[in-house]
Amino acid sequence: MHIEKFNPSVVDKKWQEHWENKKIFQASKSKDKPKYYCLEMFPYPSGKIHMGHVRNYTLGDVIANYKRLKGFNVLHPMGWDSFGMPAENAAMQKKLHPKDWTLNNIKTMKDQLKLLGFSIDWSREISTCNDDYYKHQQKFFLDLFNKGLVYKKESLVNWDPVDNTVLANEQVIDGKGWRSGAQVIQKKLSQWFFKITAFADSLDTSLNTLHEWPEKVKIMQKNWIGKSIGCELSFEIKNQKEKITVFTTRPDTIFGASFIALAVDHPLSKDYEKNPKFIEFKDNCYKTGNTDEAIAKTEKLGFKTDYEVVHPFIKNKTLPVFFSNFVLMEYGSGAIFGCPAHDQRDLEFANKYKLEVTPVILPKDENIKNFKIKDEAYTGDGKIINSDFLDGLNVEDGKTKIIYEIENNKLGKAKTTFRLRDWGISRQRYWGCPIPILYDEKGNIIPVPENELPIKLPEDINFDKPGNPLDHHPDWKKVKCTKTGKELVRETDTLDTFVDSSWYFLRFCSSDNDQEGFAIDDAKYWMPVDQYIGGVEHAILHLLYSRFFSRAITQDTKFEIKEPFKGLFTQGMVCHKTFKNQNGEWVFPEDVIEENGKFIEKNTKDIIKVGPSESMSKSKKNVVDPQTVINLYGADSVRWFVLSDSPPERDIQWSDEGISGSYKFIQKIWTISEMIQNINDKNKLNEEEIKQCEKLINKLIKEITFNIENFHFNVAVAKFYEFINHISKMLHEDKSQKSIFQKIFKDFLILIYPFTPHLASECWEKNYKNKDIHTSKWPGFDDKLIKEDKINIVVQINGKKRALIDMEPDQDQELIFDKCLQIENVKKLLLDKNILKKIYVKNKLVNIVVK
RNA sequence: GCCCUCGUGGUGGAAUUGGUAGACACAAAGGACUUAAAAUCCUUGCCGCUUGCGGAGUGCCGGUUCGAGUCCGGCCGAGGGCACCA
Repeated sequence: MHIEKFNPSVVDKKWQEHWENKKIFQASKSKDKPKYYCLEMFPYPSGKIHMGHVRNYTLGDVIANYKRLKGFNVLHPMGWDSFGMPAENAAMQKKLHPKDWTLNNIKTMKDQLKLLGFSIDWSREISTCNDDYYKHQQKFFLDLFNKGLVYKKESLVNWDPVDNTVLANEQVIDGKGWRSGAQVIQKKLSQWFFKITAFADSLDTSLNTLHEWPEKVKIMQKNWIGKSIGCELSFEIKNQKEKITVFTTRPDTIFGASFIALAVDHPLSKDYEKNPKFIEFKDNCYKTGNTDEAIAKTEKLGFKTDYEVVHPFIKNKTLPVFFSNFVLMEYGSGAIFGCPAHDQRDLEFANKYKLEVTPVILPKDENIKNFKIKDEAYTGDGKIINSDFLDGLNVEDGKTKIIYEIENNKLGKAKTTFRLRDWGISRQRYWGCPIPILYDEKGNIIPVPENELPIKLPEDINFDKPGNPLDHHPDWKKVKCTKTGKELVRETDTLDTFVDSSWYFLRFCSSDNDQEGFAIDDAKYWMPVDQYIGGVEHAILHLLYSRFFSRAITQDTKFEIKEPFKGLFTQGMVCHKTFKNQNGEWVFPEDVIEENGKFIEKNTKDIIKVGPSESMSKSKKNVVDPQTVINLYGADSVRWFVLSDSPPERDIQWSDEGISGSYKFIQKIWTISEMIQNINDKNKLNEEEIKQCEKLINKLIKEITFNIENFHFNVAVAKFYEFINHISKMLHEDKSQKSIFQKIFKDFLILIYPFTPHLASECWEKNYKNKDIHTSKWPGFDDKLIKEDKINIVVQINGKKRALIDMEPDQDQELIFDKCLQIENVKKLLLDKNILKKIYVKNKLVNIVVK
């Protein structure tokens, strides 16, 4: 029998057209089915799709397909995060208009995504750079402005001198711009902010409700928000009216306080602003290193003032006041009390300036007489000592009591502070959403009236000058007030592109609604996103902003959304070996061939140095172009490969052997499908063999269902291999029967359809003469049919495996022990030994404990 | 420095609740078919002796348990996040 090969280049196209023509993946609200919103992080249209996209969208597609077969009404949309810097860079370097460059990339990438046969509802496609998207965003901005959640403030900002723009704290990595890699400098500018801190507590505590998020991501967000519970405490300054308010999380150590430290830009620094020594000191503080790590290791420096403060609980005790480089004005109140015995930084400072070190917490196993603090502060729990009315308490009770005393004596109050800062959203760029704000001649802020939205970007734009092109535009920013006719000026800052991606999941619910960003009815039906999938690099920024934005724009409306993403999955990266030629230049993998275990460059025959496998990146050229691979092997092989071997949350190694292995497997399934159609039924199966077949498929159904539900796609893949190996063997041994095989193969095709939809559809059509596999019901399984009628029971002696016995399940315990003792090997090992104990785990193992 | 995660064959990785370690795949070696190659199929894969069996074995050391890759304590190593946060 000759079997034609499976030809993906024909089959893929056939099914993709069929799905599109029949609008199979278009979603609409339905009362009959439960909804399921499956979303992958939308791509930035940088040019071509890369393997990371392939992996991300394949993972999502498995879920979307699976849920559809499970009877859910699935929303699985796609869009484009299409504002951003690379478009402007392209404009400057290639003299292309950012819009043309972007739209062109979107077209290319959309075509490429379609080649993979994803079950996407393209009718809901959105693009953030279209004014029919960003006009709604401008409306949200105005809403937030009216709610007092947007404000403008003169502030020190992170300035990227290469990109000529402001960066959010989150976008500064190791003191460098996240995109340009340039050393970030501090600059004072008037900037727009979202008041994300207003939601700090809610963003923190609500993390506990996200049961389907990775622990890791929740911890990262918790650390970023940095909630700390403590209190404010005021110190009277001797001979002055003013007081110094400090924030502390360790009020229980107040009796160990030996100094006060202020940030150099603390309000009290005004008294010293003309003091040349202080000016010198302040300059020194600013000079110290730029990277965060350098700052952390910098020596603690102090400038002693003439102030003295009175200790609030110890009569006649005064504390010296310093300005210091390790206290930040942005956190707490810009002032601390130093307790050197129980804080490492305070201790270093105290040792340097020869200040008192009084221990007030005694560790459990220490003696009060011998306990001394030298170079290491003690930060653990213990018994409070040297502390008057707090003596004898532990740290926690001490805190409660001292805060009570502080509040009672009107010295301060309990307070919670956060590390989180407000979100700076101003960007001095062209290719972003314009901020709908006007200024009059005095600089007063005038929000653009809603009926004048959208504020569209001008099409004619010039990138020749550095800085903000919108600002340089000859007339765009000049407007006449529609009411008064006065000359007004537009805000030329545009919004951080993270704003665009903070609500796009809501837009998908109402993508064709011209009147509002989303309709409450739609959001009520589709939200929250049931499963969100994307890279872990967005664990903080994008996810935190989205959580904030959802809260902010729905606050005080009929439908408040707190958590937009019910389930989150963060996938690993796609890696590849790196290659360098003799000149140390990176070489593309496609230009490298292997000969006798050595790698050489295809054209020059240069010997290639093989570097470690790293995440695919253009700069290291260790990329494999998805389109090339799809053309060669077809969509299903590529999908299959990125699901195989590695668990989705971990990095995956791209390899040529791997993809050709996947291709072979696709062909194997095809061959089996063809063989099943041609079974001649010369030898029918006996009853035992039929039972065996039922067991195989029931087991597979159970395993695939379990492994999809738990994101163990690599294990599901292994189970498919196991099953196919079985079936293949039976077919080759002529142990087959058409009716039985077509019955179990039918279920098999439904199971594998989410992974390889083209192959499954084609096999289905040939075997069962219809195109409707996608409307099938996910098969159920019967545990009774899976149960083995002969099982292996492990026989252990002192916990070591010594033999196996074949038994029917659920046998009497004594019978099994008897059988064990008859085994030659066991007999031998039990000779001259006393049996102390016999353990039986039902249908699994026997352990005989002897001495 | 603090927080988190992970260490299993030559490689990627399996092992629901502690219960047969190495499923499945890749690579390698040997073999079958073939004039040959490709494709396909089979076998092997730590140490010791004769099929069989015995021994070691999931980064290292110790503990709990009849039994530990899995639980606990302490090290070592890799990766990630945060970084003067009071």
